[in-house]
Amino acid sequence: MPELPEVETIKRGLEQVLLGLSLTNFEVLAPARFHHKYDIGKLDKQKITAVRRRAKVLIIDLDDGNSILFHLKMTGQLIYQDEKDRIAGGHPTPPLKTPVPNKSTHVIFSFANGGELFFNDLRKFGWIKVIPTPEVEPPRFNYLQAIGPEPFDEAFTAEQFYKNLQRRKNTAIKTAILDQTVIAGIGNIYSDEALWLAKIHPNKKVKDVTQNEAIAVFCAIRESLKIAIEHRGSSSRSYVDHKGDIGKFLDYANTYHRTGEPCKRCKTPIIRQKIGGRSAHYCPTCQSIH
DNA sequence: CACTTGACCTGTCCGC
DNA sequence: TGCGGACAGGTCAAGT
Repeated sequence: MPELPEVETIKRGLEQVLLGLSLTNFEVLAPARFHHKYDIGKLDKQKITAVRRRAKVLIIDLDDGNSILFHLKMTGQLIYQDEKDRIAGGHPTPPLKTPVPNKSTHVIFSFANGGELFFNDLRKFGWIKVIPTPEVEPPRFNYLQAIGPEPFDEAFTAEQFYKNLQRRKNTAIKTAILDQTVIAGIGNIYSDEALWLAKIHPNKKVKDVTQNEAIAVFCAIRESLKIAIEHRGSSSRSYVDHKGDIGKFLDYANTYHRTGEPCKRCKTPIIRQKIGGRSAHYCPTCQSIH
């Protein structure tokens, strides 16, 4: 699912509705995706002190020093339903476009104000963990430990990005920027979009990418992610925000899922090719491999 | 270590 | 309408 812009959109939405709320209960319908080393009884009255994002992981901090981590993988959703949305005859007012709970609902969190947060995941790749907040930061939590820099971190420079790329010198540039240890948060949609913007062929080997080209890719990544966040992410299939609403970025995408359509720069039809096991969409004319 | 491939799941879509 | 196969936003583990 969700790449950085989608998780960021959910993060901003949940921050608005969850901050300061007290948890009262949670109901686990699918235990396999839920991991915690935490006394469930203590969840009562824990207040939410922060909603954060790191890479594609959404983090909710509680005031007892624990954090709830969510990875949505391909089809995960986090939908918040306010109590007032449920008053009228069992029907949400206004109705949520994604009714909850539904058959892919795995966990339901309840809050003191009557609101509920639903974790849905059709393909069951996603997970939830409850861990002590200090363990969220490296080196204690081994998922985030290895994750590379945030694209919008001001301390993360194009030069550092080029340096990080060198660990993957025999790999296609598309595969390299999908590597979360090189840069955090890029997925299949925005790797295609960024490489189109930078005019680099997705199958170009990293060792053939010059430093100037890498700088162009770095800037294009930031630009693609920024525009995608402005459009509240991409809804190719199951992605929705915290209100169950879709994102609109794909209306403005240049290559992703546009096989056969004319390139917006040079009119050559966009082609699709498997690269590193993923579908790459690109313009064979203006994205250079040389 | 770096790189590739298949596995994990369940649904939708497309061609016959 | 039914059936089979390809495909789907992401990691992971196991193989070379």
